[in-house]
Amino acid sequence: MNVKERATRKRILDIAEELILTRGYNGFSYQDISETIGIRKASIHYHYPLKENLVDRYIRKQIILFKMWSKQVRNKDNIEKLNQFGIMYLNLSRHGIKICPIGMLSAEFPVLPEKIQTRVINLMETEIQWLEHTITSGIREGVFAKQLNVHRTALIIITTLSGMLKMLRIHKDPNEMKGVIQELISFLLKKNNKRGE
Amino acid sequence: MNVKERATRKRILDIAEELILTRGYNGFSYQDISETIGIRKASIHYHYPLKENLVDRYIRKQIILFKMWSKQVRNKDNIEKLNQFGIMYLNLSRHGIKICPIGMLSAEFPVLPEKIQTRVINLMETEIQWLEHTITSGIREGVFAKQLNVHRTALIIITTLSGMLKMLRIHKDPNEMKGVIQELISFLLKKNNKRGE
DNA sequence: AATAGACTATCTACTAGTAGGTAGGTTGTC
DNA sequence: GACAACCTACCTACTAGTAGATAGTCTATT
Repeated sequence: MNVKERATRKRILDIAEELILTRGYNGFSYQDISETIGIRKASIHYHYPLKENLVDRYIRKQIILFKMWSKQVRNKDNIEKLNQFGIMYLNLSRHGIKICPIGMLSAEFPVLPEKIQTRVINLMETEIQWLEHTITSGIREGVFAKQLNVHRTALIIITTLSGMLKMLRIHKDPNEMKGVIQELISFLLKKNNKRGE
Repeated sequence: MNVKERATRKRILDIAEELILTRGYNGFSYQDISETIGIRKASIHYHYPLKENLVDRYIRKQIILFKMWSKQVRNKDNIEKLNQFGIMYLNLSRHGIKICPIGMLSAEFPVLPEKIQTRVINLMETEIQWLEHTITSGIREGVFAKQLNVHRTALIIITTLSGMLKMLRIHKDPNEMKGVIQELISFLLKKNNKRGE
């Protein structure tokens, strides 16, 4: 039945997410999913014939979710937007074992199927463009320092956040992460804005 | 023979490094090494009985190399030290396919053997301590802003650099990386030091 | 309303290939 | 002849993916 079908498909996708973000593309198998969900491996293949299909679907879902999220925060000011962006990342590791899709999949990049590589680039570019847009807008408003290189700053933000998630898995200190987000934002601020010397 | 033995052992270790930094611990096999070096898989096991042994040896070597490197730069000023630290990272990706051991192995962390996990933590802590020491020293000298949180700043530096290497593999723009290093350093500087507003 | 045909979701049982690892034999050098 | 460095040949465990069967459900035609 349709409802049941969707439920199973969704369940598989949820489990896949968990596994991708903890163990990576090549670190989980359909067998792992099978054992978690309690149906046979062949039945997972029925829903997602290839592993590629499953992971591709997951990444596409993430892109859509990010676009929805960016609509939700569109009326907030630029500082708060970046703050929310950081919190979104932080929330990923609530249970201390997941990192972000970009951090995981870009580490594995050369061993990913081509199709998945392309999707990973899609996801990255979506987030980077949003960051660039937010930073540019903040500079125009006079909240962020005008001498910032927009692209580099976006890269610094995204790499620091995804790197921090990995550190969290090892060191476990969510407060440290929050501090880093603040540190990052203060880095963007006009020097006389809040914590200028 | 001793000389030949060491040559082969070193060759294996070099190939392992290449493979670890491009494909990750679970992304390469003894078969890959065998095909590159041109001796049989069983002979690789003769030199490094377990994959764990091989990778453990590699990480320990990295720790030693880092300590040697830090001695080499010990007489430079703190800004230059950080600059060299960045360049050391940048050099890793000269051919655009390698990332840093910390970046790779911390992504895979939960699927690594326990022994290797411990070593990864060793390596990370070695580099973080060096960074903390350098930052603290720079603050004491009055070169770096005194309101910096030393630990967080060290984390930001190391995660940004390792994250940037991954981005480089995808976007390929080493100049961007150099720019980011400069950006990071300027973030540390006292606000009136060089590029104050 | 009965029924035939198709569809969904699952199963068991399999393939071909690769992984890490080992036992035991061969070869070349001191 | 001892031993280091290599080999062949194997093992077990796991991988992604496929083939074919089946129980239950939905749908269209009579």
